[in-house]
Order: sequence, then C-alpha cells, then structure tokens
Amino acid sequence: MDVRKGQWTEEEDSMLKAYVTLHGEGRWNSAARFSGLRRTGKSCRLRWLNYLRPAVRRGSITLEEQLLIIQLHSIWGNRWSKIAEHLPGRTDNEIKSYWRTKVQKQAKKLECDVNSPKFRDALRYEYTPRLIEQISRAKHESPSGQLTYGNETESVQVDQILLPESSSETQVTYGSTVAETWGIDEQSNGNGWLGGGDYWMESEWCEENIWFLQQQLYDDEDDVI
DNA sequence: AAGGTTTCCAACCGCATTCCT
DNA sequence: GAGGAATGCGGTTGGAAACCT
Repeated sequence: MDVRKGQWTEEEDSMLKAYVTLHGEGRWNSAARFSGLRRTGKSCRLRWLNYLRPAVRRGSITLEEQLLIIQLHSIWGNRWSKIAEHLPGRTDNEIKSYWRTKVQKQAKKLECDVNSPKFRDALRYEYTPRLIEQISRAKHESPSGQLTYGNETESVQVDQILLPESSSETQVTYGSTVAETWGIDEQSNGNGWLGGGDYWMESEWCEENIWFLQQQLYDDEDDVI
C-alpha cells in the first residue's frame, strides 16, 4: 500500500479522531491499518499528540511558560517531552520549536553557543529576573492581582525564590549587552521575543507549576549551571 | 505590486527504548 | 534471553506565511 506523507487533510483528521474516540490512544499501527488512513502509525501518533488531542493548546507561548521552559531546560537540557509534561497543553514539538526559533536566535545574536556558560549566565542573571518582573508587573496591573482565564480565576504567586541571586560581576559583564540584544528594558511590555499579545488570557501558570519549579531549583541548585 | 528573505511550525527521519512472543 | 515489532524521543527539514526592500 502506498503511504501518504505531508500535510494532513481535514478528512484524514476526522478519520483519525473517529478512530481514537472509538478505540482510545495507543496501538498506532493498528490505528493506521484499520482507520482507513494511508499513513504510518508514527505519523498518526504524531498528528494526534501534536494537533488533534483535545488538550492541545494553540497560541503563542506565554511569559510564564517562557520562564518555566528556561528554568526547566537549565535542569533537564533538551529533554523536551519531560519539559512538556509541566506545561499543560503544550507539546514537546512546540517547546522544541520555541527554543530553536527564539532562544537559540538570541544566543546567536550574543555570538555565543546556547549551551555556553556566557549564555546560561545571561539567561539566569539577566533574562530570568526581567521576565519575572514583567510577570509580577502584569499581575499587579490586573485587578485584584489575579489572573483570569476565560471564566476561571486563579491566584498566582511568583515567589521571590525564583529570582536568582544578583551577581554584580555578571551584571557588569553582560548587563547592557544582553538587554540591548534582547530588546528588553525596564518599561518593556513584552513585545520583543518575550511574546506579547493576550498572554494573560492564555496563561495556565498555576501554583502547582511554581511549586514544582521551586522544588527543582532547591534540589538541583548545586547541579545546575 | 513584486520579488526576495526570514520566520515559524507541522511533519518526517533515525535512533533508542519498551513491549510482546 | 533473543529477536522482532511497536512506540517514544530529539534533531532536522520543507513549505507556507509574514515581513522587508
């Protein structure tokens, strides 16, 4: 049987959805064989996980998600699926893509490797505090200090523990350069590579995530960077 | 408006791991 | 335990869309 490749059609999506609804996730080769699709099991799995799954969120990566990705990447490296486990609705593919297109681009601008100590310091001591500050500022600007997502309201605490200890040496070394390169300043409203747009409305930053992050930072403090 | 360039992301590929017989 | 099949993961790519000149 000839196997189809490339973009999925609406009809194919419907067929896969119908099959998974009936038989559940998993057994992707069977799904490919018996759903009537001329696709490989791998292709079906990918399409379902990255696009058709009801839990998948669309839209740009929020500030909170950016922060979480950066912190988790400093702990786990390119373990995209592991990182994705802590970003509800986001796929490893999306996070990988974000990292490549946004973060690696900044490393390139700084003329250093994304895994170099220079860039990791820049993330840790320059970018992360600014990101947290932006999140805090936006939080205070919203009524009652709470974030609202659709009909839900969820309180958010961005604890100071997330702020890395200031490093005067690093500030001197990288401060202005990094800020200039990333196009962020004290009054930035997040329209640079930080994202922008309606990130509050899309946020799923929750206390559980923050708690988890804090635990990781405590536990791995000595292992990281 | 047109053509060129860059950005973004869906999907593929190869390798590793897990599962099953 | 061995071997094959299925599944999962991370790296890469192709092409559409957005942006620039």
